[in-house]
Amino acid sequence: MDEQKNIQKSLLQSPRGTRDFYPELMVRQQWLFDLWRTVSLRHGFEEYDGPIFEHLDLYQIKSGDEIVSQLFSFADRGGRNLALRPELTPTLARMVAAKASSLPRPIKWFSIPRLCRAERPQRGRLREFFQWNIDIMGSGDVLADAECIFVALDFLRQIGLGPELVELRVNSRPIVAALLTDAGIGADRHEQFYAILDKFDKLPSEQFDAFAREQKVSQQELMSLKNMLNVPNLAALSDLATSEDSQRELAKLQELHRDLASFGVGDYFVYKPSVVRGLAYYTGIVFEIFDRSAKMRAIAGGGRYDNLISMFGGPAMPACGFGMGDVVLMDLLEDLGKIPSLTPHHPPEFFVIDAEAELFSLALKITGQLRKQNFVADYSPKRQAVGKQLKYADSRRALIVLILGSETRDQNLVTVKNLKTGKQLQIDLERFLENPDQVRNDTADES
RNA sequence: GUGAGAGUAGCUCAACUGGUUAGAGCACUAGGUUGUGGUCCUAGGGGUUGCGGGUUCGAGUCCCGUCUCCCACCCCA
Repeated sequence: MDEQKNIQKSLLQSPRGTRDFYPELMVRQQWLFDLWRTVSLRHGFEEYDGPIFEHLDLYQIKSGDEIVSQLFSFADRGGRNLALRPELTPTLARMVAAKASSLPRPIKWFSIPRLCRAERPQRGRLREFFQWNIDIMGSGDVLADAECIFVALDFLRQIGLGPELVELRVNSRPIVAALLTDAGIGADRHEQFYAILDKFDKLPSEQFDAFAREQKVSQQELMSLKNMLNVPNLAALSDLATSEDSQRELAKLQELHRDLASFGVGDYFVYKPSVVRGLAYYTGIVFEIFDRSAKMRAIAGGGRYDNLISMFGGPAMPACGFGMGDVVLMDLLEDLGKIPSLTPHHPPEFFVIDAEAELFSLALKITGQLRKQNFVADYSPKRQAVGKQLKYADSRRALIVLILGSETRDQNLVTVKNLKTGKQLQIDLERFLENPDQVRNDTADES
């Protein structure tokens, strides 16, 4: 008995790391999705989506076996190993690889997938979340990187996150590799050093040194590492990155900066040597978007991944893109008060009240006609006094109230009242239904 | 997976050092009335204090376990 009760009680809460989208939360979510979608479309991206689960193998190609412990996997009745998608990029790579030869290029696609990861939840990270994905495939130009980044920045600008609140941190994998090589660090150790670089901004100075020593970084290597980590901007980087390769890559970063400035979002740009991104598959420019004040995790991250499509069996195809999760973003917007107040239901434009219960069927008839004319129309579900029905209409934030009473029965007149202005008048029912919008103007003035 | 903190009504919180039947505001529901809303008044529903065990004459309060939340680490696609 008790056990059953406990089971029932635990069934009452959503599984760890998931959210219930009650109407109030759902409208916020929808508000965000609408913005993501609108911005994507006006930048020329097309929407796509794939299945919510994929073959488990798909995620091992790119990320290896470790990843399996961090995703939800299961076997179907035929013994096939499947997994809830923890990211969309493998699906995208698969879809593009399959149709690569027939798609006009550049391919500019976006999606807002629901993703699942079997991690322990913490601030800014849940086990089920949404992520806006923007990708351009089939172009190796820096302009493609700039286009992707511009979409993200344009979105941030639109929701009120200007360059004073948020910054774009940019770096280049090839430059980092060149600088490491210059410092006498072999290519076999670069992967390890990316992880060390990534720690630079996250740890206090002494702890960073200690961490580096743990990683068997020599004193001399640590010096070179800090030398490159303290480069403040692209101009200073030019003095350090002297090899032919790194000069060529540096030119790309400079071009990116110029392009973004041309687009009018250059103020977001910051060169940040510690940005390398976790994944091994990035091949060029990499970037992350952070809020300038608080210490939240990245709002968005991405970069160039020129080899990924071919890893999934497609042709060699350069590509770049980014992902922006809903969790960190909404946390930040909440903190900054940037989420507009939203109501789950549309406030009725017209609300029909019956002063006499016999007129209720007429109230339904009028409501029905208004709804069929595409107005948001409603009525009181209970037969109550006019005062109660008005109270209900008001709690629903109705704009115009129609009151049906004896004058309706005797003279076919309805009383129309604007709840915002309090102005009230009587009008012939048929005339009202011919042009319901007219009464909005007629009752608009204070009186 | 590792470590820290927290769990009292749907929400925000009370309940002196262990001591009668665990309270309040907000929210919700109903009423305050024979045709006019926002304010106001009244009433009601809603809790075996996350769960289980222990100590005690007595546990929301102390101890142990467990679950959940939350924060950090690992990782970050």
